[in-house]
Amino acid sequence: MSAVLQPLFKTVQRRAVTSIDVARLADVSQSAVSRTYTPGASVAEHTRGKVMDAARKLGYRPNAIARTLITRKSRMIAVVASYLDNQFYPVVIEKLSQRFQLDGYHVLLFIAEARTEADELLLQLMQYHVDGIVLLSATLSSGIAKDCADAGIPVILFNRIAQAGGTVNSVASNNEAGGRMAAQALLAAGHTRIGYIAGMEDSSTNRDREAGFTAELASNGQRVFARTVGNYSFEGAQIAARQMFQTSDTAQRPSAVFVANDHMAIAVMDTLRSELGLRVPQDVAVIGFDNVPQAAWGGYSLSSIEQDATAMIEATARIMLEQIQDEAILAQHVTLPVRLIERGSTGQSV
Amino acid sequence: MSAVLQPLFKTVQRRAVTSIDVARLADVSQSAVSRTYTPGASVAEHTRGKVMDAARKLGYRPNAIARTLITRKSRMIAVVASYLDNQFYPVVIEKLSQRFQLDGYHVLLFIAEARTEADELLLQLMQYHVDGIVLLSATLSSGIAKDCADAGIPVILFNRIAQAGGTVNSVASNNEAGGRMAAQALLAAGHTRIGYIAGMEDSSTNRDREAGFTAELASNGQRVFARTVGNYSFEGAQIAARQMFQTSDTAQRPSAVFVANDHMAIAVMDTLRSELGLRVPQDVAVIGFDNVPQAAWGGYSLSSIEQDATAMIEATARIMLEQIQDEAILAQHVTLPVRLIERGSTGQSV
DNA sequence: GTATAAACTGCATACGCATGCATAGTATTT
DNA sequence: AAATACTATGCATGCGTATGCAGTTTATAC
Repeated sequence: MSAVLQPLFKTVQRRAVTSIDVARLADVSQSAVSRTYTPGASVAEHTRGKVMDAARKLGYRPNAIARTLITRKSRMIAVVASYLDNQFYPVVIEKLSQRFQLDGYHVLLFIAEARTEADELLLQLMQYHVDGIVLLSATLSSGIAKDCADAGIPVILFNRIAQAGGTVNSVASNNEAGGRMAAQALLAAGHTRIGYIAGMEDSSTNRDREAGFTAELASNGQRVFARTVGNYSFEGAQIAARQMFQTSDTAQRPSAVFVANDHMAIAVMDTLRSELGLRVPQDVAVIGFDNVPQAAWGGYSLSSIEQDATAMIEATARIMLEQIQDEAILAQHVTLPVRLIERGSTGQSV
Repeated sequence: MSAVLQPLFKTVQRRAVTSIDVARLADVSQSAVSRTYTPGASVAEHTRGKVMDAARKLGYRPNAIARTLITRKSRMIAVVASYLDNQFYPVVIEKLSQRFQLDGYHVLLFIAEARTEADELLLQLMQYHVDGIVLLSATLSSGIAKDCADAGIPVILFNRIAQAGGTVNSVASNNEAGGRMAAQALLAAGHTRIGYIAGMEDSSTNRDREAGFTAELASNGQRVFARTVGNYSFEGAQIAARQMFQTSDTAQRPSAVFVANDHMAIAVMDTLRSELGLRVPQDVAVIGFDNVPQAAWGGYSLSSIEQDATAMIEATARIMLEQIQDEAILAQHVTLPVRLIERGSTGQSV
């Protein structure tokens, strides 16, 4: 008989609709609801219909978290990158994300600037039970790599080669061949004073590009005329360009330079033109690597060695999906061909 | 008495270490382990020590998925973007990711190219119980926006204004003021034939930039001399530039153009120079919007209206964290000031 | 018609952790 | 020394779903 006071307005904390709610409305068991949302499960058409109707009425959506807890598959793939200012990476991330979405996977993106940071991040990743990891530019310590392998999480190094042993996959371009192509292009144009501006010294991309470049010069009786280091950064490349070209003695100045990636090559071109008053390609020919979209821009018309991003992504997706399904597969190492794109910066046109 | 045949090699499917394993080794309850990893929980220093030791020995890491299931907080924030080729977005994503990581949140990145795609993606997001959503360039239907709000998931529109009603937050620059600044800069240089190359017609950024631009021209007794549409794409901008400038009659040609963003402005400059043989700024002055890194490159030296990305991200993070903690907070709309950056493309130097 | 296989369904349980509650222990006050 | 307050701890339960198992219905074969 006692009237209970009710608040006039109460916040309707709309509780999430669960499979049990749907089951109740559809007058079936919770299992039936679950099976309706599990491809290949055994459900009668009639039952499925009732479930779908009820689900639609209630606005039911399966809880991916709860599902992950049981199936141990999150359908999430971690992508770890460090710097996105090199346009090669945004392009890759975009395509990678779309590619994985095709197969129903989502990309969890992480930005890690240092190796220790990457390690810590990886540990956090594993707490989220990602189904796989793609390392875009970051490197990680071998200990962590092993942890991932032990946990059965496939790891793919994108655009770099494993240094952590055989447990980690890799997808990369044939950087060595690319380096050779760059050398050939400059040699064919008759250059005899050819410089190299390096990326990060300890990166496999830099190592391989330089090795191919140097080898090709050598087999044509030449040596690298000058070498500075830009560490794959814009500012680093500006400094490297100054170091290499800031001389009044024309004979001491390279007439051509191979820059380890386009991101740096553009910085080099700017420095040559604006700061040092040198013309490209008349005074200095420049060739880069990656063939980022900006290389084709009119302001640069930069010759470059093209990485086949699409093929790299396709290979990454293939390996990833294979290894997610069958974790017994051995680590794979894919190397994809590159292609010379000649533009004005090596004197073909302007 | 029957000997069971054992496989000689069995794959050691290393089962994940759970809090129960740790509890057993540390000789405490599972609760104690949980509390050790819960900031602010009541655990004796002694107990915590035992737990930490055991955890270290076993390599224990709490399962974020299981935790999410209970706490209903995933510490993940979804970022939905569409095209990353406009360099403004990679920069934002990188900073946003780092900013959220500071507070222990991770970014789940989604690439959605169309609105329907974005809607579908959002629904999937909600299944992952993300704690918040940042819409970078994608737009979403008002129905979905409401669903998110109902589910208590904060949504922030970044660099665009809500069209979905009051439930959605927004952080944007003062695009209208930016449009005015662009007009002022061109007027101050004495131009009388000033064109506008639009972005996407239905975007709030384009609308506001154009409104400010047009208004400022009007209050100086001018009208927009010519107008074409580039839809925020590189190729669209090339076409728009041709439409606007491909005429032999100099008097019919704008002497200056405001392009709705830098990404397009660079395409316009390329087209003007390479294809139409026009000089910038002598024949045509160009000004863009965003101040992306490339605007500063020597090949373009593009004047632009700078968006304060850092401030925008700070505001986004602040709103997000506030709303995650207290979902009763009303939708906020932040507008941040912009700044004119004058470079060679409007004739200041070069 | 019966025998057999196949498809379907519900029950019960587990995934790994957080948390309310009750109890035991310790510190502080009187 | 007793009374009080506070801190630690374990027990038990629940988050929302998937799945093995057993039982039931339906289809197919004979």
